Parts: sequence; structure tokens; C-alpha cells
Amino acid sequence: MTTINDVAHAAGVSPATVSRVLNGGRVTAERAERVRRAAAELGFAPNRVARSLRMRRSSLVGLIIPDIGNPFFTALARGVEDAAQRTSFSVVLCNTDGNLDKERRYLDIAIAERMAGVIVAAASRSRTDVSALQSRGIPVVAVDRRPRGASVDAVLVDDEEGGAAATAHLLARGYRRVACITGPQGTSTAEERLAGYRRALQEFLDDGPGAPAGEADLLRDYIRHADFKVEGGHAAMADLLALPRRPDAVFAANNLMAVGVLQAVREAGLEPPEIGVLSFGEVPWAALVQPGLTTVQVPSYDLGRTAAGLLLDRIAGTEQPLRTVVLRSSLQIGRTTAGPRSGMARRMSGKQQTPAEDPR
Amino acid sequence: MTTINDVAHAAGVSPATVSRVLNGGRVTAERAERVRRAAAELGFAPNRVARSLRMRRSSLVGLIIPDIGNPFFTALARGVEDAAQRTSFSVVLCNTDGNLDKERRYLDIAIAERMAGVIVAAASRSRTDVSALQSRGIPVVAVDRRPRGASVDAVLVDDEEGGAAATAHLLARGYRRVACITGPQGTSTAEERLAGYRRALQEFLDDGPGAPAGEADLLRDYIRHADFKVEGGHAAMADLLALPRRPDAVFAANNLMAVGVLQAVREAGLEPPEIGVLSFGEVPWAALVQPGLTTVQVPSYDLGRTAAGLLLDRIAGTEQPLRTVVLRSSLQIGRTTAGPRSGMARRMSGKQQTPAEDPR
DNA sequence: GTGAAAGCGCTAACAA
DNA sequence: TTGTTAGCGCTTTCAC
Repeated sequence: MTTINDVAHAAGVSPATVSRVLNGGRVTAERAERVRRAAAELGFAPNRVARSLRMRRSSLVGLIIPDIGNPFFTALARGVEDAAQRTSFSVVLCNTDGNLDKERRYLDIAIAERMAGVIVAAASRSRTDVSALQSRGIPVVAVDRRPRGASVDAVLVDDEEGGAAATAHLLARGYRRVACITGPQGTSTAEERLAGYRRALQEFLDDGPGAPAGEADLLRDYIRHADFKVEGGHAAMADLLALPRRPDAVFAANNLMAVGVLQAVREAGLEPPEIGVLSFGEVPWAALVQPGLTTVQVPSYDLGRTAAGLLLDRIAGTEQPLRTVVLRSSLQIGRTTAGPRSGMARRMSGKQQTPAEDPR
Repeated sequence: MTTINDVAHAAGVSPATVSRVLNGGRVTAERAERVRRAAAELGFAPNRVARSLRMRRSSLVGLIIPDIGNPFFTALARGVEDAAQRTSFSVVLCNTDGNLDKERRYLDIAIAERMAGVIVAAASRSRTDVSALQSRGIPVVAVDRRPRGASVDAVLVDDEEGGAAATAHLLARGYRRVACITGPQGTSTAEERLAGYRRALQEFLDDGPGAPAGEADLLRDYIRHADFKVEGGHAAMADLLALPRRPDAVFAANNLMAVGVLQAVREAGLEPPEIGVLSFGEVPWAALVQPGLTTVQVPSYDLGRTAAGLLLDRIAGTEQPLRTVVLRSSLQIGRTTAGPRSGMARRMSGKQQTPAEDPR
């Protein structure tokens, strides 16, 4: 394996000069050229391991995500990738499957490999611990989910707002028994989307034209916690549909659960918008699955790009106060939330229950 | 940052002894215990970079795949992960988007980082070049796709067999104008699945009950090359459906293109099995998209697990001849290929054209 | 079984 | 601008 010394020897210069040529130090054009030629002839490939040891930091950046099968995270990963592409850092992608042990293992590796920084979508809000990285001076940026208490830069989505907008939309379209299937307790996204749902319901009850007595209590029965996966969404929806007074609309707090919901809805012989269905986050191949699915659009790619930007800033060492960037979601209205009576009957009698509304 | 020397000092032993404790050398129990306690107290985390430099090889294994958005490859990645999990090696996942430049960049990084080995699903059969790795002694295993001419271990699927079985199945079910949408020219999977398609058609024409004149030529017009993506499959299918004599069945040579095909079929107002649709590789959430999609099942997870196994063998240095492992696919028959006249009419008149058949 | 010492390949401080 | 030198933190002879 040829080293920088071999190249130096071949070019008749010192190793330091070769290093300078490689890393943009000041070297006279003539010598630089000689070095480059020698390097090319010898097929020299700099040893990044040695470089990392010397610099006490590698040129690897870790990206830790909970579900590589979720298109949301793959889009996010692409965003990180593309941002890193223009730098000398390389991204290594780590999938935890939402498993805290796997996550811990990857965080340990990040330390052991002296990675330059880590972007993490935490498996758990309270139990993901990045303090070991921080105490060793490895910059950490949280994406999508914010670990509780950790003082890290973060790039988040306006989950609560998005959840509220989604729920308000369903209510505005005339649905009255609106259910919410949210994610596991202890993830910030699940909690905040649910909080948005609750807030929108409350506001509706407060402002609205006097709801029937007991309605508020009833609504509480329409909340389910699932696992952010297709199967969980399916089970939760089947459960909801088995209720004596089943919901007439559902807000699925992530994309995969929305797929499960649609599945359950179809199995029950129902067809949106007879029952309202709304997803938080784009559903892959949604057009085929369910044309016109109403969706809270989440800027997953930008989430990744922005997180990478913050991380690279930190790695560069720019002294900065802690930053939290919140990216805005936007409601894309489709046909699956047209209203409970928006079928044939509605089309014949004209619009009756779609009040003007602000799609945020 | 605490080092092995700090630990040695605290435990009153030499750095060499600490290293032995960490890596399973022979040390008396008493001293080993002292070392371990000191390490824990100091929060010592071994520096893998230094270790890699000294060992002239890192404990990272690269996995290079062309499409992180394709569930086939994410399943494969999980297989690799799980196999590596039980060793001291960590997997770094690299997504090339089928782009040769990106792929080259990742291969360069694998060299520069002195990775212990690389598993690669090549972006191109002829233009992906892993010789630089090999000449530097980095073991390479090809998975799913075999780079042409490269002498590497490989784990493949019986693509040609699978393609033939798929096509034979369609013919056996009574479809006569069977189209094939395959992948980009220059990927082994696309070429071999197409070859299987051709072989099955030929065998049918040879053995079968004399096809109408010109049939063989006609069939040639039913082949399309697309990009292994949803959009490509959609466009190709739309194109086929616009033919004056359009196909009555289609074999999509990968899962994502099958999604696009189903989309185009639906847009054309058709409904399988009126038109036969068959996918090579599982379609994500297929149950929802199209219940009962006939599929050539590909053992993606096992592909990854097996590839990791071969790679780890090589890394261990076991002297071995070059190995190619071919995993078998299996046809899972669903409703989308029940036969061109298998709708209402058929159900009433009893089975007419489903000869006995071997689902491999 | 244990320690001293050398060295993996690079970068950076310093001196020239 | 250039070369000399030291050292990043570990593993591994080799001698004891």
C-alpha cells in the first residue's frame, strides 16, 4: 500500500509537502505538479484512518434513524446526503428499528470511530441519551424528534400545529366523531401531533355551536397509541371500527399507519370520504393506494438538509447559541376528507357543509 | 479524552495489558478485574481509529446499494445488518441512486477508510469497477447483481429461472399477448429476467399447440426497458396499452415498476385479471395496492444475510475458491393472473383454461 | 503473564 | 515556501 512517504520520495519532496498539496497548503505550482504526478503514477489513495487519528476526528458523519423502511426517513437521509456531498464529510447511515439497544450501540460506535458529528432521530424522547457524545465534544443535531432535556440543536416539524390543522379540517368538513391514531408514547412527534388533535377538538367545542352533552368525553375514547408502522395502524383502526359508536373520521399521525388505516377501512367495507381519512406525512405511492388522500405534507428532505447544515456549522466550530429550527408542514386537501355525506347525494344537492376554511 | 495509557496508569499495569484485557489476551483474573474497574471509572471508550490504523484495517463494512427507497434493498440491508450484529464489525450503508459517480465515490471512501470489506449491488454490470478494492486486498462480495468480469464472490437470485417461471405461468393461465417490462440495459437482473421471459415464450411456441403465424414476431414488440422505478413502469405500461393490439398480460421485472404498471392499468380502466399482472419481487403494502398480486418472491433478507456471511469469511482470511451462491425465488400465485376470461363469465361456466401447473 | 518499545500513516508546530 | 520532528492511541513483537 503506497503511503504519503512513497509519494514524497518519488517526487523528491518531503511528506509534509505532499500533505500540503493534498490539503491545499501553500506549495509552488511546479512542486505541486510533481507531487500530483507521482501520486497518480503510484495510485496513491490517502489513508483517512491515519488522518483521522492525527486530527483526532474522522470525516464520517453519523445519521441515526429509527426506520429505514419508512420513506419519510429515506427522504430525510437523501437530504443529509446531498448536503454532505458538497463537503469532505461522508455520511454513514444507521438504522435502529426504533430499538434502544441498537441505537445505543450506534451511538457508541460514533464515539469509538471519533465521528465528526451525529444527526439523530431519537428512538425515545426520554431514554435516548446523547450526553456521552456531547461530553466528548461530538456535535449532535436532533431531527424530527427532540430528545427530552438534551441541549442539542434541533430541526423539527410543527407537529402540534400540523395535528391541529388536520383535525380542524376534519371537523370543518362535517365529521363529528374524529379519531386519532398516534405513535408510541414517549416520542415527541406522537405526543405533539396528539396535542394538536386535542387542541383542535377543544377549540371546536369551545367555539362551535353547542355540541351534544357528553361529546367531549366520547371523543376521548377515540385516541389510540400505535407503533408508527402499517400493522399498528391497521390494528388500531380495526379496533376503532369495532366500537359501538364508531368514528366517522380518523387522523393517522404518520404515513405508514395511514396505510394500515386505509387497509382496515377497506376491509370494513367502507370507502372514504364516507369515513374521513387523513395522514400526517406523505404516503408512498399514495396515488395508487388511495387516490386523493388528504395529507399533512412534511418537508422530509429539507429536514435532512437543514440538519446537515446545522451539524456542519457546529463541526466547523462556529460559536453559536443552541438553535431549534421548526419547518412548517402544510395541509394538502384531497378527496378522502370531502365530508361524511359528500357522495352521490351531496353531489346532487350541492355543497352543504364545507365552510370556508384556511388550509394553513 | 481518556486513553488506554490513562487506564493502564490507573490500574497500575502497562498499556499492553489493558489492550490484552480488551481484546481477550491472556491476563491473570485479578489484574484483568483491576483494569476493567479502572476503565469503567474513567469512562474509557477505546479509540477505534487508532486501532484501525495499527491493524491496517477498520472494523467497518460497506454496503453499497442503488436505491434506498426500494424495500427490496432495505430488506437486504437488514439481512446484512443482522449478520454483522453478531460480530465486531459495523455496517455503513451507502446509497448510490444508481449513479455511477456516487458509487465510485463510495468505493473510494471504502478504500480511504480501509474498510474491512464491501458488499455491493452494482449500479452497472459493465461499468462498476471494484478492482481497485481488490488490488488493495479489500474483500468484495457482489449481491443481487454481478459486475461483469469481476472475480468476486456473489450472492444472486435465479433471475432467469424466475423470469421464465413467471412468463410460463401467464401463458399457462391463457394469456397470449404477454409483455415484459424489464430494467435498464446493463444490469444483470434486468437482462436475466428478460432472458427468462424470452426462453419461456420460445418454449411455449415450440411445444405448444401451433400458434398463429406471426405470433412470435408480435411478441417481440412487447418488450420494454424501463428504470426499475415506479414512474418508469408506469410510462412503459401506458406505452404498451396504447398499442393497436395491446398485451393481455404483463410481467414487470421488479417490484416498483409493478406499482407503476398497476397504476397505468387502473388509469386505462382495466382490472386484473382481465389483464394479467405479475411482479418480480414483493410489492410493499401489496395487499392494499392490489390484493392478490401474483409475485415472484425474492428472498431479499437472506440475500443480505448470505452476502454478509461470505464477506465475513473472506475477512477472516479463510482461503477459499471464488463462490457464487444462487438463492431460489418462488412464484406466489394470486388473483391478478387468474386468466383473461376468469371474471364473472368464467366463474359461471366453470374452469376452462387453467391447466395443471407447477408453481416451481 | 507482563512490560518496553516500535510503528501504523498522517498533520502541524517549528525552524530554516 | 519547505523540511524536520513529534505524536495522535492503539497492537504487537520481543525479551524477561
